[in-house]
Amino acid sequence: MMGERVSIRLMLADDHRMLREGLRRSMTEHGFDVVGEAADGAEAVDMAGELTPDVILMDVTMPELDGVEATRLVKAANPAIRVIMLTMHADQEVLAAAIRSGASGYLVKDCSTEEIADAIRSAVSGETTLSPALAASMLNEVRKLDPPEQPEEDRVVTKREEEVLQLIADGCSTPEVAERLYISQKTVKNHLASIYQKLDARDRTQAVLQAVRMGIVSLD
Amino acid sequence: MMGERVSIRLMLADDHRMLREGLRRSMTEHGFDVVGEAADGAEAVDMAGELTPDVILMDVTMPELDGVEATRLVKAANPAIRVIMLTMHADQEVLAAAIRSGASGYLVKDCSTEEIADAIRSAVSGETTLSPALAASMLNEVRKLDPPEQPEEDRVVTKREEEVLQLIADGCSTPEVAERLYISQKTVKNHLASIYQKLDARDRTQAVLQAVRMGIVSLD
DNA sequence: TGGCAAATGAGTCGAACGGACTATTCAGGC
DNA sequence: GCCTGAATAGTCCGTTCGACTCATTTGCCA
Repeated sequence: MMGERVSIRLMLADDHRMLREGLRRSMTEHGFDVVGEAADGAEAVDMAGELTPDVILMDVTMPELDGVEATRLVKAANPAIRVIMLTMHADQEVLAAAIRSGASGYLVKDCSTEEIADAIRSAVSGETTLSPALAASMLNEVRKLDPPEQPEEDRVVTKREEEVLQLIADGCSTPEVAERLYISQKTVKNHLASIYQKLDARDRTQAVLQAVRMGIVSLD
Repeated sequence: MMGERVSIRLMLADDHRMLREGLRRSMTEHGFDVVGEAADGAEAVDMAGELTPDVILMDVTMPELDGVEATRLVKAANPAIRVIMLTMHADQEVLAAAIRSGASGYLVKDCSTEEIADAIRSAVSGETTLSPALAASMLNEVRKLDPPEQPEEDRVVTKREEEVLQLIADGCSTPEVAERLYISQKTVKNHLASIYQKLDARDRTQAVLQAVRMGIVSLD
């Protein structure tokens, strides 16, 4: 209400002094208030608890405690603190871990100070920033994981057999399946025998598991 | 080898003539060769087949055939054609569909022509570009989907029961499990009875399915 | 039109299954 | 020292399962 613009309180966590000093200088020029510097993850967690900065610029690779774990601890102790992770390379596994740790941004270190400043301001307003390189990397991962979709309607088992399988998966016994489908137990058993052959299973448990693996039935 | 720099052949697909003309002008200024314009998805697919452009700038929302489906068809017919999707808003569902369709970039329409030009050049060299807004949106989605991690070692079933479950899941019958674990069939049945209670199952099939759902056993 | 796959039904038989009840041994915690 | 839970083992009994063989009806397609 009073309009007095309070500058954003920033904390740096990186094990390279030179990089910290460079960051401190450029972030100060961008109008941020650098209130503290930590040289490793453990120090960062402690310092964050004392200083409660608005935003932490945290390197991923640090001694004692890596940036991901440090971020997790900081967020656990004080969820209001925003953490922006800095990383050397667009490593897919690290990125996944970083995402889970609850950071508000993921930047590769070769980005400009303007980009960092933007990311800090976005983080304060609750937004998330991702370096293009990291975004693309994540995208490829998602694309890699996703394609397991096989729209080919191979239909290994017949419609009826599929119904039987789903009911079995839902917890029905042979008599119950027969009742549900208004057919005799014999017929159900015949369908099952056919299913066992087709799915290379020797009992209903294996058949259902195989069907789940093949996406023929759902687990719910 | 001859050094003659061939410009990138571009195709536009958007149902708004004005936007197409604006794009054509600015892309031409950026040195691209705009070889065609389509006003809807179906036209885009046909035209792509005839012109085989290097890159298509494809709007997501179009009459006849939406951009996602059109992209899928174009990539199916000619995987070498790169498609960059343009979208109005960072809609999560559309983004997911777009990712699956195999495009090489996803830009929100308020980005600059320089950004579009960069994305086109990246697409030609096989890279993927994502608008920051879309990246953040996707990130939130991943974060939402991921947390279901429960590292709590609740150990619903005992070690031994888990072994039995895994063997059952691997296709063993009660006698076989007994043999494998060097215990009597009776004991296996005791374990199973205990498992049924704990997992609220009434037979081995349900028990294994529940165990799979709970991540107690693996499906290979 | 002839043949083939799907869906239905049936019989027998031995093995496997699941429930109910009981029991012993052993380790860890109160 | 007592109690609990895990792991072991047993009996009895009725049900369910899966293998094997066979038969009928439908619908489709070559």
